[in-house]
Amino acid sequence: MKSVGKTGFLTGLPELLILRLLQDQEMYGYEIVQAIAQRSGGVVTPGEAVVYPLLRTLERDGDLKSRPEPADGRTRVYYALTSKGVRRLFDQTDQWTRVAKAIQQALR
Amino acid sequence: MKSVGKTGFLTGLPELLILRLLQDQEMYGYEIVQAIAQRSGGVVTPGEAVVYPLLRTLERDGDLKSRPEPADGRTRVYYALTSKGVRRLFDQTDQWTRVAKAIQQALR
DNA sequence: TCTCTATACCTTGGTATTCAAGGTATTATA
DNA sequence: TATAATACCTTGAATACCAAGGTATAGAGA
Repeated sequence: MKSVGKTGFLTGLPELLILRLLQDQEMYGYEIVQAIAQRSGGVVTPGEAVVYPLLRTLERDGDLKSRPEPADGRTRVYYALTSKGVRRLFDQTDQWTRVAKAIQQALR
Repeated sequence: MKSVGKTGFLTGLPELLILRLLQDQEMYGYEIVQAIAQRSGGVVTPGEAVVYPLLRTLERDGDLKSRPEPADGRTRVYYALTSKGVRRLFDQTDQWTRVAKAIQQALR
């Protein structure tokens, strides 16, 4: 009874979108939350309860690195892709493309 | 604290694929399991632990109706789409299309 | 002044979805 | 005789996700 526990075939979309956003520029969490909703046309809208923990997980895995920066008395935590993160982005993107093609095919 | 509990943006892919298969012809569970893997090019391969319960859920919801048929001493349970199920198929397909477009867009 | 909104971080509790790994029973194949 | 294929099924666990909260600062409006 090993049980690796994957939840879905294309879960991890929030992750993919985060990685993609960070490819263009470093961003802080709150900004990312807004940006995803906007960039996905409101179709995919992971909230803060999804994004904040995900960012920390990605950093723990070495895909992101963070840098706190004070702004207006608040503190922003900026995240940037590492080279590992870039690879992960490419992998995830490929994965997505494969799945999307397969489904497209299957639905015809 | 309502908590409706959706797991993903594109979970429910097995469901969509099942509905799509049944649009063409009625099928029994075991057959569906094989067919999905084949039809999706091996990318999406929900096992029996996913498909069997799903079929019963869909039937309970009125999207499918079932018909047992003895074959070779075994018993096959054939499933067919109801008109409600057809509508569900269309809805899910639209949903998928919207998500796929949005992600495509976001990844560019 | 007081309140409300926006920003920016965070957590808790709960649920649906999916998977690995089993189990039963029959028939066909080696 | 054993193994594989067919055909149904379940259990237990992991995970991803969401709703709904909470803290604290700054600015705008009443």
